[in-house]
Amino acid sequence: MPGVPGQEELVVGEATEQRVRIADVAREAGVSKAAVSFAFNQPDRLSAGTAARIRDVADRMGYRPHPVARMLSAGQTSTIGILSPQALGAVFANPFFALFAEGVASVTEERGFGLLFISPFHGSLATALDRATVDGVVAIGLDERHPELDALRRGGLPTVVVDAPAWPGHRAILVDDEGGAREAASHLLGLGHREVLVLAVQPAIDESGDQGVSGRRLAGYRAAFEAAGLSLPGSAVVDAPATIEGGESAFLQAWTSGARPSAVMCMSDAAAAGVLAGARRLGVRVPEELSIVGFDDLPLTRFTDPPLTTVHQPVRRKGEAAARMLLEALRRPSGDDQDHTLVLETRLMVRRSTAAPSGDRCQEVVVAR
Amino acid sequence: MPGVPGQEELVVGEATEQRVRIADVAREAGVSKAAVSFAFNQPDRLSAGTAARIRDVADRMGYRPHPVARMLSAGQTSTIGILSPQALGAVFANPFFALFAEGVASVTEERGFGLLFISPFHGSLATALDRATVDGVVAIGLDERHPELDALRRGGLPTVVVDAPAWPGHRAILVDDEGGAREAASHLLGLGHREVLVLAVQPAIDESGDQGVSGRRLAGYRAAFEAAGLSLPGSAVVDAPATIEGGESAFLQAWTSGARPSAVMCMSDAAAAGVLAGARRLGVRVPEELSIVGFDDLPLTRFTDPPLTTVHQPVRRKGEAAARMLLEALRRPSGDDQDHTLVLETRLMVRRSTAAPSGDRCQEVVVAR
DNA sequence: ATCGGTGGCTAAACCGGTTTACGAACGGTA
DNA sequence: TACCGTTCGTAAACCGGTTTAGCCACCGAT
Repeated sequence: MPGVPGQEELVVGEATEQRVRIADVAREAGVSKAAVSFAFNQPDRLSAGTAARIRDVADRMGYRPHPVARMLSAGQTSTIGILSPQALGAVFANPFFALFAEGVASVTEERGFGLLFISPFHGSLATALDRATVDGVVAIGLDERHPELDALRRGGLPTVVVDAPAWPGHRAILVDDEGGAREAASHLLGLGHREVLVLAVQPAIDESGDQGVSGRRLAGYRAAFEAAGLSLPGSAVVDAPATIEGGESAFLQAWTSGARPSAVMCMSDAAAAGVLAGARRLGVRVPEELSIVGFDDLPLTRFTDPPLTTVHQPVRRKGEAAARMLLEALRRPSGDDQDHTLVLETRLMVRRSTAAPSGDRCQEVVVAR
Repeated sequence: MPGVPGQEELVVGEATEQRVRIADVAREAGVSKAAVSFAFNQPDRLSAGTAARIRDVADRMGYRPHPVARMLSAGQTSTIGILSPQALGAVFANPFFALFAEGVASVTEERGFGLLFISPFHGSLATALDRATVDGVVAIGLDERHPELDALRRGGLPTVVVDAPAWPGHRAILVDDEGGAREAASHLLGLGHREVLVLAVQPAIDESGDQGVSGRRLAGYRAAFEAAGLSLPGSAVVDAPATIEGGESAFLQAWTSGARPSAVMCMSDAAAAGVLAGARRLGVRVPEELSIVGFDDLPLTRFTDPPLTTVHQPVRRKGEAAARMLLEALRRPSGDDQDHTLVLETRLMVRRSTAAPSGDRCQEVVVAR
């Protein structure tokens, strides 16, 4: 009864239960391997009686087709990967990412695809990809100038890149970072703010034009200032990791260095929450003495005190769209030669962390400039 | 140069680039498939020159061993699964889960294992497991009475269960839910609270003794009350999803139904944050008019206003321990027959969401009882 | 009685690697 | 020169399924 005959006493105390293979079922049922396979996958090719009998035997023996073997002959894994250049620990700690993954997962799950997380293996994304059994990947957080980017492109795996321009022949999803940032800055300018601090997300790439999320958002802030006949000095831009702790410490450091902005524009909600915490610690009242604007509109913004004014981007929907795009690309591998790019909208959500600067401060600032 | 000869013109406009197989490399290099395999995996079995030449050819052709094929012959996938009975959307939305996954991921990543998320397929966990190419699974959130539990056990996949008793022959990780809950309740009782509201996590299983997280925590609350010569009426226990929204609405509903607890004990921090939000909306001051205790001690508790008093459990470490246990079980499949169970500690973190009830209220309550 | 068609099943090829068993060439020793 | 032990490489089996090509028996039609 238990396991494969002839192997039972191989090792005493060892798990006697070997995995039941298709050949075992075939032998037990007195048919060929093909018949067993047909019984499950193409019952029409067998007489009803035989099919039922085979299924019965298989059931009794506890047979389950080996998923890896099935993958190999099927030529596909029915699994997609989420590729991130960061370590997984950092990935899951990031609520933005969790929300994005939520979107991806809801689609893959519905279509019966597995979801595998891919992060650098021994520091190499290319190696990690080589080991990953996926039909395609959604790449997020991948900087345009990532050193292994070429290797990835050459890998030939169907890919949807998120928050970065499409590679030739691949697909991409972007949001209107610049427009959202412009709206945020305009909002503050309209309230009368002139002296602001910008908390950029970690790799604050300014140099090479459009490159990167940070660059696009900064361009948006700048555009609003220029439209108002003002300019945003480079000294007003500070880097901060997109975490609560990162935002708090960057803000505190700027403050202790003597900066006295009337408003802070953050490129992430997490950092904005950190600024909020820092302001509370300093006894600076929000929004009376300090206005704060975030970016992303994560669920947590509605539960900060005060609720955070922020630039909304459809993060979850971005994940869904990425997954759908990828599955679509898998269905018709040829695709057109033109690269498909989807740009989602952003919009400012005015809540209660922003207000007009207090009178004297406003005055002071105007004089200072 | 490009792809497999004889297939180039199969479909015009189709991707001409076929995947390079080991046989292609072998042919190109004028050696056998085995030699190519050796060149990568056991270079010692080849002369240095040959090995180098083969690697060179392979490199030039862009050869990458097919991971699925490798899995099949290796007999292992080097991937582990995180199994959850909930839909993935709900999973990632839960910060508790993200933290747990962070722990699991940090270990698997370090050991070079992939991480696959497994959730019900068409409603069936067993089916999802059958399709999952993993060497073992970490099961979390699995209720002892889950209908498919037997199927999972019978599946024969090495498993570590989290927050549930060990199955015979499997391993388990628990935390001292009851002790933590008892501490929380004692803390409130010591402050003078008598009229409390309990927000249980969704499946509030009370009936069958020890079963489930909810049951164990409730038992802890109860034990503290009994130790004080009091009792916790069933009417004081309400179900709430472990989300901010869930906590808020459950609290508001209880309040509008006339309940006037001086303290709320929540079985999750998310729910506690929701209660906090609800109290703010009602204009009830925390902790002066209402004390709140959470459970889990997620990072967010330090950034609520006021910071949340809560029962700490080492969630991240729980994930790490689960992963390590599983990898250990994979290394020595036989194991002892005794089931290994690891119980981690919990402890109360007193922050600022709890205080003695205001005098009159306290009076009123005492009279009321 | 012969032929053509079809239903039911099987043998063998295949997916793309890894690994085992073995053979040929080579160098050193008796 | 015959013998032996390495070194280097190959053919073939194997992992566990799916799928194609084809065999055989049985049926009705001519």
